Amino acid sequence: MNRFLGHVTNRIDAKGRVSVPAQFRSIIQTAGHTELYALRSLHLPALDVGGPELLTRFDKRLGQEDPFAETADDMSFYLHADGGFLKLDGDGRITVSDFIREHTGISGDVTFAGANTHFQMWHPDQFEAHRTKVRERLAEKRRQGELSVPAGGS
Amino acid sequence: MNRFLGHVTNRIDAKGRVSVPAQFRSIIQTAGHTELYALRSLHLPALDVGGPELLTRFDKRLGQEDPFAETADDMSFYLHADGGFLKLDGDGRITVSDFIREHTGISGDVTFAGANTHFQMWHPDQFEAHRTKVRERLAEKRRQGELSVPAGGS
DNA sequence: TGGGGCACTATGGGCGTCAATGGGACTAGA
DNA sequence: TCTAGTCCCATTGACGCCCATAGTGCCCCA
Repeated sequence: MNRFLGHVTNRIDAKGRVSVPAQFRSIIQTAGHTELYALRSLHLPALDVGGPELLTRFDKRLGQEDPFAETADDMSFYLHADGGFLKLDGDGRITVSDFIREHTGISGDVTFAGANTHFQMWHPDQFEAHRTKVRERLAEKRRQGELSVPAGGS
Repeated sequence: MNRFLGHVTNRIDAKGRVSVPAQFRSIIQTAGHTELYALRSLHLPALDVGGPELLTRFDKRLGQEDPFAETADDMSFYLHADGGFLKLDGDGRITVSDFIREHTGISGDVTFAGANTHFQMWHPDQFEAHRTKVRERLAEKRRQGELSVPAGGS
C-alpha cells in the first residue's frame, strides 16, 4: 500500500533523534528519496511531511496563482521560508530540530499520523486533543444528517 | 454470498491475536485482499472493518467535500490518521493493537458482527448491550406504527 | 440411519527477522 | 580543542511466518 495511513508514536532519544515509522519510510524510499520535506501546518500545531515531491505539488499550485497578487507572495514565502528538508540517517531516523519543536511543542515523543499523500508529526497530547475535536465535529455533522455514509457495493 | 451477516465471538490468544471468522475472511480473500481497513466508529464503541475498498468508498465521499473547508480536513484526518490497516497473517488472524482496544474496550474476546458491506468488531458485552438497545428502539417505533415491515415473499 | 473418516476452523506456540532504540567512534567545523 | 552532526554497531522486543493440535460439522458409505 502506497498511502500514508494510521498513526504511531515514537520516542526521541538523548541525541534528539526519532525513528520515522518503517511503514512511512518504505513509501518514500520506494520513490527513491532519502530526504523529507517538512512544512508547518497553517492552522494546526503539526508538521506536514512528505517526500520532496510534496514541495513540487505545492509549487504547482503556487504557479496557478497570479504572481503579482499578494496571495502568491504569501504562499511562496510560506513554502520556502517556513518549510525545510529533513535528512534521514542510515537507520531511518531524523533529528528533531528547533524548527520542529517550536511549532509543534514536541519534546519527548512524536506521533506520526498518516494523511494519505503525506504524513504529519504531532505532540502526542496535541494529536489526541485534535482527534477528540475532529470526532466531535464529525459526529455533530452526522447527527444533523449532513454526512451520509457512502452506499455500499462491492 | 458476498455479504457480511451474523455474528461470532472469538478469543484473543496470549500473543494478542484473534481469528477473523472464516466466513468474513473468505469474502475479502475472494476479492484478492490480505489486508483489512479499520475505522473507529463515530458514534459506537466499535470498529468498522472491511477490505481496502472500504477506504476507497470513503475517499470518494471525501472528494465531494470542498477541499478548503474544515470538514474536508476533518474527514481526511478521521479516515487516514484515525483509521488504519490490519494485516491478516497466514492463518487469517489479526493482532489486536491498542488502536483497537482503546476505542472498543476489547480485551479478552472479540465479537465480529456482520454489517452487509463490512463488519464490526465489538467487546462482547458492549455488543450485547447495543443489540438490546437497538431491539428496544425498533420495537418502540413499531408500536408507534412508524415501522412497516415489507411483506415477505419467496 | 448410524458410524467412520475427512475437511476445515479456531487456537496455541516456536522461531527467525526486522524495527525501534541506545550508545560508541569518527569527522568537520568553530 | 570542543561541539555538533554522521555513521556504524548492539540490544531487545515485537511481529510475521510457520507448524501442531483439538474440536466440530459434514459427507459418504455401509
